[in-house]
Amino acid sequence: MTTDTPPAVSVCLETLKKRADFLACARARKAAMPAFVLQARQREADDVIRIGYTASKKVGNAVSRNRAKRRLRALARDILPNAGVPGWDYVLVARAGATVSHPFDAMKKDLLRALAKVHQRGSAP
RNA sequence: GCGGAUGGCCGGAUGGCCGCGGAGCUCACGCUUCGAGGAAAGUCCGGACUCCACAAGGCAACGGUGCCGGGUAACGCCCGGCCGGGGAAACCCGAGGGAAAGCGCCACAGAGAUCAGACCGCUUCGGCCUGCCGGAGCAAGGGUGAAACGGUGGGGUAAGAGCCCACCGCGCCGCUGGCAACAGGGGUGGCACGGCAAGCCCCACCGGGAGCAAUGCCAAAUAGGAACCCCGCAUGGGCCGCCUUGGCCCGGGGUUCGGGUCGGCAGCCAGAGCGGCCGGGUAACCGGUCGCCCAGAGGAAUGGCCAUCCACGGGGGAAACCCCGGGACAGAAUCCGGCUUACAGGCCGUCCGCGCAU
Repeated sequence: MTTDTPPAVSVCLETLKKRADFLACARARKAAMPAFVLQARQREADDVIRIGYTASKKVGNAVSRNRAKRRLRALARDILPNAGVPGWDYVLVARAGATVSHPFDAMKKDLLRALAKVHQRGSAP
């Protein structure tokens, strides 16, 4: 079909689906912010950024959990294509209360800081 | 207008920018369109649909249902009625078959709790100076209790008692109305049959099991299986009694096949569908006709930000208005019919009582 030229998309976001991927991220680097926790792991040297979302029962009922995941998804869509590093897996973990109610602009800034923190530590193994 | 009863409905609105999932169109960029609920919830009933089991059916066991009639695919649901209870009324509440088939239980209190019974009493006779003691009769009154072998009134009597009578209640037998549950009324019996079946049980009716992670199809890598072909050149073992030749099995290589895991597709959304109108029915509901397409994901879309308005709360102001806060319960997962539970605020109707006016 359209195999003639690869599209000009530099990075594409993919969703984490396997439990093992989530566990691997949880064992790697973390950066805690008021409204979420960022977990990150270097996977391979390709140009794919993968992202997963976690909202446990501590966050609240199904409505709260869904809303938390949606806000995290919107956040990732805004920030990660530019600020994320290809070849890495990220997991955003929702926190009870704050993920749903924290101002969105503040969460954006927090995510940028969290990414910087994770990659700074990662650059000096 | 006030107070009460009851039946429905809504569940923030509109727009902009950036996104997400499905479908359609397109070579493609992309465009169009649709995209949570009344409970999507609890998973408590009833089905559809799959697979498994099974002649039909009967019996037993287990579970469920339980006034009558109707509705429905079906129901433990809904509608209408009956009976009992509550309320001044509108209306509300009720697991509401059978206790003369049988077993069991009825605590405490009380003399006595189902073979009724005699504590205080009442009447009378005898002893006897009254008190008191003993005998006989009685069960009306008191007391206990959730319940005391009918209730009220009268007659009767030594005192009493369905002992007798009237009415009520109860049992039995006709009659009338009703499809029926049942109601009304008549005759008769002569008080005899207490409650619990939500303790067991009896009777009638219903029920095979598991569930969409059901089930069906396609189908990698790796390992293992089967069939066929080739090799037996190098090395080894077994068999055709032994040796040569040859053959077979183990062995090595290849092809094909079937099972099967990851994965993919189907099941998976046009249906016991929704809305309008007409007709039948008190109603639940049914029939006809016209119109509509109304989520289908699969680690799971329905989101982020902004503006204006609408409820609501707080503050300021004489007011118009301004500022700040702020949106009930809750998120589809095979699909329907119900039930139950949660729910800020608001809207519309019907009925009852009181007040005012006529």
